[in-house]
Amino acid sequence: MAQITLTFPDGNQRSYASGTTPAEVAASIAPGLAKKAISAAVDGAHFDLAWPLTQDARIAIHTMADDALALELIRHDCAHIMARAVQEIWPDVKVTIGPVRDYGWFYDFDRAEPFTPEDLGQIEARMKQIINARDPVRTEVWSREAALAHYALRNEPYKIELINRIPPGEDLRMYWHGNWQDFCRGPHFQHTGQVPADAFKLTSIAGAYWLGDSTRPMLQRIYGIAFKNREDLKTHMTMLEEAGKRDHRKLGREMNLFHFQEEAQGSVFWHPNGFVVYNQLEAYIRRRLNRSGYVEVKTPQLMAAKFWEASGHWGKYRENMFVVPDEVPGTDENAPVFTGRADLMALKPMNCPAHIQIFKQGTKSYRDLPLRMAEFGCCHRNEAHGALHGLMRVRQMTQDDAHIFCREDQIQSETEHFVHLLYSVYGHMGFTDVVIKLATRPEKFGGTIERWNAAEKALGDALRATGYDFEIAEGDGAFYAPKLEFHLKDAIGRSWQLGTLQLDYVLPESLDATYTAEDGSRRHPVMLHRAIFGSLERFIGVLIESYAGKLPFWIAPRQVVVASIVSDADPFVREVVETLRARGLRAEPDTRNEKINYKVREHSVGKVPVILAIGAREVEERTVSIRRLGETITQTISLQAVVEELAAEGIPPDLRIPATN
RNA sequence: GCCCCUAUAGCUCAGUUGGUAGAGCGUCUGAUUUGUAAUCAGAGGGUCGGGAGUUCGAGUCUCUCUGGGGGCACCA
Repeated sequence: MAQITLTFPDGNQRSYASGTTPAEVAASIAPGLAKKAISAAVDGAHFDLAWPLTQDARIAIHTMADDALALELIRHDCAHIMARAVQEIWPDVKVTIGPVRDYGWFYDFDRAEPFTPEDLGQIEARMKQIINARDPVRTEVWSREAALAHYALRNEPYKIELINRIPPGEDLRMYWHGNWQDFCRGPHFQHTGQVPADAFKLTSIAGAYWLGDSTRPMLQRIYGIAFKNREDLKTHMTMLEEAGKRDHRKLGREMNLFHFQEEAQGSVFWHPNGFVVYNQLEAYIRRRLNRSGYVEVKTPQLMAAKFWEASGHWGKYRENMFVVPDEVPGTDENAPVFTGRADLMALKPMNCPAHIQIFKQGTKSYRDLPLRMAEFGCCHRNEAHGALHGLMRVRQMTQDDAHIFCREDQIQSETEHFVHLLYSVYGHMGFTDVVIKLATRPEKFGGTIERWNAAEKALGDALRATGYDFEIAEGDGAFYAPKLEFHLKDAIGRSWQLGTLQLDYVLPESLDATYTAEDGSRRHPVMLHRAIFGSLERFIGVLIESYAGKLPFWIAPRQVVVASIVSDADPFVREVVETLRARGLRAEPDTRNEKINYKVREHSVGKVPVILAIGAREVEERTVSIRRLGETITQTISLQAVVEELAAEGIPPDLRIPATN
């Protein structure tokens, strides 16, 4: 029998017969360890305790104390146990796939009848029975033929399709949880009882296309969450509940920031409070761009459809564009007023082709590059109904858009320049948890593969030079360019793309933008499409959720409320408000005939950062009592001092000394 | 667009086996002049999202349209 040598984390080496399993290795070390073992790390890979070891390796035995791995096993076994429970209750249901995800797992089923919320309770109960039965988990490697025959017999078409998608030569691993069997990569626990019976919960039912393909059948997906113990589950549920309170749609209503209504689905009605936030952010980013060498332009909202044909957008995005018939009046007064169609117009879905038109006015020299052209571009996109989501996904949005026309040798420096600016902006907004993705060539693309490869490499190199980590999002690029995506998470952990930078060789060519190079030749510039906020709408949505509505002082719609305690104080209240307003602060009086407790509560709930209370004593001394949001202490200071203090605080971060940029 | 859920007063929600609607907060009026997270009293406010059907009778059951939510697909 061949021998293999295993190296343990402490450096010790031991020799075993080839084919020994990690479970047997654990037993050989200590009976206690064998009992506690859940899986193994073999040369860094997560390994099932039952998989035979056939070559020399570094090995570590995992126990429940290894949180990340334990959770992965718990959640993955939950997926199998749930699928078993579903098939035990409804034998006709077809199984598909069930991966681990976020705080739990999901499993997609094909069943004629929809699952109901009541069904979830029944499935949970059955899962608990399966867990309490402590059924052994068994695994075997099967041949493709055997697996296909097995699933043909069991009438599981999705499993057959999955197996046919596995490249030849790869092992097909079968798992049994009790008598229930699934085809799966593993690893898994040794028996179902290792899953904590009181730390999981089925959370929702949703539709999901088979293989993520909208032309394939819609399956029913059941989501679940699972933890190591009941407390962790409870903590997570509480966290979700708290996160729900930070939903920007809820806060938008409570803080009177904006609303939506049926007649303008997906377009925002900004209320006075919300528009303060909007304007503060627009003014801020405009200052940043001005100081970073951008020029600002404004381009038409409505342009002829043929304009969009030339750019390639009509062909690809016609369905998502708002098209306006531009018809000529008829001559017959009794007939419909419009008879002849002159042309179709479309609301602009993006700004880049318009910016190219400005670039093309007059001639451009290499000396003009880089040309950084910015626009607060109001764009319309007729997004699918199901895509709309509060401020995060709208049909009318304003992008903090800009296009940088540059030479190829300027790509890296322009990219770095942009990334630094973006991080400076996000820093001012208090965003630190940014995820960068490099989105590469999609299946349908414009231009040549060589260009795409060069563009992807250029973006990657520039990004590496900035020192920020990034992930690759395979095939997620725009049809004309690879892009960098800058993502942030909302209150409940959904990721939203805010900033972007797209390296485009295609559009300047197809719309024939040129400049005169040093050697006198005419060349196409490279175009960098970029945005920092992405859209004002989405950015404000993320901002609201990130601060749970308690916006930074310089952005807050109402910065200061000056509240009277007795009506004798009203004239001084008005004077204080006037003084604050004269210094550019957004201050409002509250001289209603109410108790100060009432006013403090109301403005605290309303998330006003500063409340100044004024009673007889303050009038006498020309002072104010200041109370800040989230604090219970108050402090009495002179009017002059409070004005200076708040005026300093109200200065946007980019205008403070020392200045940024 | 697809699947599931959902829609009652400005907001948050109750409305039991079908018998034509309630509460709290907010609003308005009056009283109260109040010291840091809700003063008291009274009033007003809803063709129960739209339409159709079943029924003697529909907020309640069925269908359909529209909006909203959770996902999926999409996201230039």
